This record gives sequence, C-alpha cells and structure tokens, in this order.
Amino acid sequence: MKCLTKSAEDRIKEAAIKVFLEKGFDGTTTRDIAKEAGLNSALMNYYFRSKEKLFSSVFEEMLQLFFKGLLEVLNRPISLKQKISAVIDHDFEMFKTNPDLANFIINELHRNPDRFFSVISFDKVLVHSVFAQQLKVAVDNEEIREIKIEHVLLLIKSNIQFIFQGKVMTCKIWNMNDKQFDEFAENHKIIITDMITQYLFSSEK
Amino acid sequence: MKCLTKSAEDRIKEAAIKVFLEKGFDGTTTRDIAKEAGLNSALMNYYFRSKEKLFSSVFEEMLQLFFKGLLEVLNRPISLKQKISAVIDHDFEMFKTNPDLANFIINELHRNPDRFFSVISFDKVLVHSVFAQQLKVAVDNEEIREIKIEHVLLLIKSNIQFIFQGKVMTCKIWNMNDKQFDEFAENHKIIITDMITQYLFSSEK
DNA sequence: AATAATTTTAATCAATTGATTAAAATTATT
DNA sequence: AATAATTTTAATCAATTGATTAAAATTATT
Repeated sequence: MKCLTKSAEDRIKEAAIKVFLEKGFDGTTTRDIAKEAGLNSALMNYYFRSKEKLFSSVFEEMLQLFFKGLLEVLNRPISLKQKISAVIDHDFEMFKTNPDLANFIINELHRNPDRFFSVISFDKVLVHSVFAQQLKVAVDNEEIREIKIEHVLLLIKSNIQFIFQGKVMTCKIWNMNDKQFDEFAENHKIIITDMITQYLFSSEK
Repeated sequence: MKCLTKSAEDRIKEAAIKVFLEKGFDGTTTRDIAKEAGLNSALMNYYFRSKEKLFSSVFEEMLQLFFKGLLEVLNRPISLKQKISAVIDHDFEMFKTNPDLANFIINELHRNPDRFFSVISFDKVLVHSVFAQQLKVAVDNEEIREIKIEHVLLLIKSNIQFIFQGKVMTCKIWNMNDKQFDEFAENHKIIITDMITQYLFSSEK
C-alpha cells in the first residue's frame, strides 16, 4: 500500500514546487500549496515546520536542477566545439521542460542573495572541469581567441535563458502564439550556436 | 512653497518605484511604501485608490523606460554597425543606472502577462524603424547574413540584460566583489559587441 | 475674516496569513 | 487483541494587510 499512492510528504513537496515556481515565495500562501496537494494545511507544518523551510527545500532542489546537468556536459569526452553545442542543447531542453525555472531562480536569488549557499564551490568545480582544460589548450594553440571561461559560460547562459525568460515579452511584441514561439526559439537556438562557435573559433582582429 | 518640497503624490510615486522594484508587487506592503515616503499610509489610497492602481502606474513608467531609449537609438542617422554598438551601449547604461529594472519587468510580466498592454504597437514601430530598413538593405546587398530583426534584437537584449539580472549568481559563483563585477561587465560588453557584430557581418557558411 | 475645498491624520475594519493545538484517525508494536 | 506511536483533521490564534472612515489640519476662495 505504501507504493500505490505517494506519501503526504512527497505530495506536499511536489505541490510546493509547482506553486512556488509559478507564483514565487511572496506570491504563494501555504493554503495554495495545501490545496494543490489536496491535503490539510496543517500537514505542511507537520512535515516541514514552516513555509520558509519548505521553500528552502524547494529552492535547493531547483538550484541543483539548474546546474546539475551542466557539470556533466562540461566533463563529457567530446571536442570543445561539440561541447559548446551540447551545453546549449542541454540548457535549451532543461528550460523547455521547466519553463518557470529560469525566472524562479533568478528572481528568488535577487530577492534574497544569501539563499545561494553552494554545497559545492562552483568556481573550483568549473575551473577544474574538462571543459576548462580544453579551453586553455585551445587558447594556447591559438585555435580559439583568448577568453576566460567566465565569459564563455555567461554567453551561453544569457542567450539560452533569456529566450525563455523573455517569452511573454517576445510573444506580446511580435504577436506570436505558442506554436510560432516554439519555432522562433528553435531558430534562435541555431543562431546562438552558430554565433558563439564562430566567435570563439576565429582569431582576433 | 509649492516648489520647495515635492508633493505628496510625487513622493508616494517615487517611494513606490523604489520599493516595488526592490521587492516586487507581492513582496511589497502599502505600509512599506508609506514608510519609505515618510507619509501616512492612508494617503496612498487617497491619491492612487489602491495598491494595484499605484503599481500599474509604476509598471507602465518602468516599461516606458525599458523601451524608451531603444526606439530613439534605432532611428538615429548612423550606420548599421555603429547602431548595433549604440544599442548595446544604451541598454548597458540603462541597466547600470537601474539595476533592478531588468528583473522587475521580466518577473512582473511573468506573474501577470496581461500587464503588457502596449500603448504603441511595438511590432509596427520596430518593423518601420530606420534600423529595420538598414537591416533589410544590408541583407539584400549581402553585407550581412540573412536574419530577422526579431532575432537581432533578442540577441542584443539577452546578452546585455542577463549580465545584470545574473549579477548575484555571477558574483557568488566566481567570488567577485562589486568592483570586480563592474570590470567583468565592461569586458563582457566588449565581447558581446564584437561577437554580435562579427556574426552579422560575415557571410553564411 | 469667514467659508469652502482640499489634504492629512489616527483609529479602525474585515479578510488573509503562517502557525499551533488538541482531538481524532490510522498504523505499528507488543 | 491491547497499547503505543504516528499521521491527519478541524478549530482556532495572533499578526499582518489593504482599505475605509470620520475628524483634524491646511489651503484656497469669496
């Protein structure tokens, strides 16, 4: 019987993820979450003590999701050029699956920067990644222009993330429906990949 | 005496801009605004009727600011290449002056898409801009690769906006202080300008 | 100067919110 | 089967919130 239905704790967590991502911490009431989970609202405090603690749990999980796949891709045994494509593809798919994620992370971090307490030290992990090594070698061999990994990753993240974060604005300005937007996003992904690749793999003027 | 101090209405509006941009609609209480303005909280309703109406007034003004300068730059009598630089410079300066603006607009639009009721129809204004014409001519003459204005503007907006929206994350991940971040941002602006310009002004493979 | 109109204030309201409590219901242990 | 431990529920609390009201204070008009 345990496995037939999800535990109350899991249902609360699941509902919390959905509601918090949609409405943010300030816009969410504990009753919203209880209603979404179909449970008595006191249960939320029984399992998670407080709204803040439940939120922290959700935020941490989303932050993991936000970076999880990135590290895996950065350490794959593929060429630098392929890897840049792969990172873009990965982020694109992630945001396509979780459309609210980009806005959620950025906004909640903006409201309360101290929420970003990384379990792992990202800078070290990134600097010691296979990707970082490949980048260094390529720069040394003058295969790509001289550029820091900070800038490369920001270029990729900026271009992908804003497609989805700015969806509402894009659709409003250019009168796109969802289908048209999806097509536009796919095209834009190709443009980004071309642009970044071409920029890196060209000597400086 | 009228001109010595700002009117109560102006002080409320000013305080509202500050607090709403910092905390968002949901995170702001009317008492926060009254306190920031140093006025009795009932005055807010006397002048603006409700929190929602005051917010709308602030949001509209910020949306204007968000797009205002852009149109001016797009219609300047300068070359296409110079114009791309100019748009980037303009947006960069705007977000530097108003660090919370990017997040505010995107987030509030995300929460409530219907807030974007454009007084002017952006698509028409943009499509008929000098910039759009220059782009068309340049594509026809094969000076730049074939690309739609939608993509070009998104490329610029994405790259600039995310520098500032992602500031907290960038600083946390790479352990930057504010001074280091400013330097990083300036460098990144140059990279973006080079990258976009180079991509556009190159023939397709 | 007297009166009318406008602005500002303190007090208060009803609704909402995060959280707690004590009892009821269910499950696990002996 | 009896008892203990855990989970769930309904009722309730105090604090906060957006908004209103009636009176006071200020400014404008006659």
